[in-house]
Amino acid sequence: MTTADSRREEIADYVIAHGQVRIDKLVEHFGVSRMTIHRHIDQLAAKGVLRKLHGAVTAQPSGIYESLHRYRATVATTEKQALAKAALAHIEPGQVIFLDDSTTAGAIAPFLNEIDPLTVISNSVAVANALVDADVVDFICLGGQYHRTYNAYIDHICLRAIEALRADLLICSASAIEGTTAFIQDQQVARVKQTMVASASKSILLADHTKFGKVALNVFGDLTAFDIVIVTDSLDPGEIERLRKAGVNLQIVKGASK
Amino acid sequence: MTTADSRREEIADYVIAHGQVRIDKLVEHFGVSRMTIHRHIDQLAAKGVLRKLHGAVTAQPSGIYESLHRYRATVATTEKQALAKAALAHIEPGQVIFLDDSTTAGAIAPFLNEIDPLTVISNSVAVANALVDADVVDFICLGGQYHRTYNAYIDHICLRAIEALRADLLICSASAIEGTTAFIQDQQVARVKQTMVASASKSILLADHTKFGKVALNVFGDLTAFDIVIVTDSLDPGEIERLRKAGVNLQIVKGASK
DNA sequence: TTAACTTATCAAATTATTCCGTTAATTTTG
DNA sequence: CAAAATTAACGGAATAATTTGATAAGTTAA
Repeated sequence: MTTADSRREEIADYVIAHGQVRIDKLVEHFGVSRMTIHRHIDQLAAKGVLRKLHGAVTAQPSGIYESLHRYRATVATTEKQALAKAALAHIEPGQVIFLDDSTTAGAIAPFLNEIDPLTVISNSVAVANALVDADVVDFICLGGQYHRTYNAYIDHICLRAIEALRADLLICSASAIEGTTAFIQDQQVARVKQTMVASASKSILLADHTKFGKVALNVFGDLTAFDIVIVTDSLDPGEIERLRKAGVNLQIVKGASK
Repeated sequence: MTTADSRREEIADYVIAHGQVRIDKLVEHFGVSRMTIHRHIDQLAAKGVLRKLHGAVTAQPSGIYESLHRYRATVATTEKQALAKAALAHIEPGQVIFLDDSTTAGAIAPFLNEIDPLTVISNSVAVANALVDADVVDFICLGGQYHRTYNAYIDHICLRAIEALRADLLICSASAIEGTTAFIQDQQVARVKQTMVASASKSILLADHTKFGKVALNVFGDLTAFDIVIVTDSLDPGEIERLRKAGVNLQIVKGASK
């Protein structure tokens, strides 16, 4: 991560913490030029993290789930990395696997060249780009209309393609988890994931601790419906206990959650 | 084009001209280290231009069309640029267009943000990557199995998706042209393009001069079947005359062919 | 209209990437 | 096995890309 990236992150944190901040204040606080602050804010606003006013910025009014999450999804990779590595261990050579459009699942893609042979099916552009370089993996792209928000193809074309395919394993994530229910913000995305579950023999859900205790608009499914749910040890022990009691097949991995 | 790129091209030319060349000879001729020559040769071999022996390289035995072409197709962008710009003028705001997996059609993608609104449908990864950045264009990706050779998704999934869609315009290219017949090397690619033609109201074929006078394995279609065939002025005038007489709707653009 | 704020542009500085040659280990050939 | 050839690994040099601040031009709000 470059200095510029981390400064962007700090700006986001600062603004979210304060709700509304004057640009002068940011210039003073970070000790860089006004122009640079403007540029950072523009980029964050384009991602939908902040909202730009005249002379100030506000945190995006959090709707159903905290905008902080939406931002964190684009950074904060260490925990996702740990989850990705753990999921990797469940993939066997020769298998056909689905990867969904989550950044968590996307974190797995760069490691997949280690498994040979392997067929990967995904609607995620990030996964596609990672696998185009890796030259041992067989990759099948699920087509469909491109959605910038998710950086993926989501569509009835996508659904049809999934229905026509069968995989040994699905690795996916969710927007939010409350109790033993996993949620997805977007309805179409939810349907894509559900269809993937139906077309896969086995499914693994990856969830970093920020997902817990939140809800989102659409129900994805019950955690007990997944063969394995992988979380990191930064998840609250009480929560772990509760999930285990509810019959969720939890796997806990060490995740350096700073 | 960097020095390394042009040296690679020179090596390709040199080897193709001599048929077989010792690596010592190349080291001497280009005045760079043996290691660098090896690296260049490896890259050319990976592209399928040359074949590596122990201590020497040979030109790839040219099957149906000269391997030199296959190589040139990966560089020599000026003419394709001219063709791309010309094709751009035929696209109207609000249209839905198909782009095939050719590098020629791919050269159009970066310019498409200028047209708003626009829906682009393609199976080309290069096109997809170009349009993911451009944020005004609506993009639909045709899924399917990824083929490294063409950097595109080619498949029955792809065919189905095309059949389910309709576009106002197709912009495509061919591997080779002889007489008034356009050819494509790969059978599946040929079928994809033919299906695109069938699903588009209007179709434009782009052809740089290197394509003419060659054949490839599969027939794509007759040039008269395209609404417009765009070529550059570097094409032989006799050939132009002949095509016009045959009823091909030729459009000739200025192409800086060095 | 004025003053504050924002955007556009450009060149300098920083940062990342690519390229290349040396050395050492590995593989191939005869 | 021995000689020749190839590959792997590393550090430095050359290139390319990104980031940044100064200045100027354009907008907005009061």
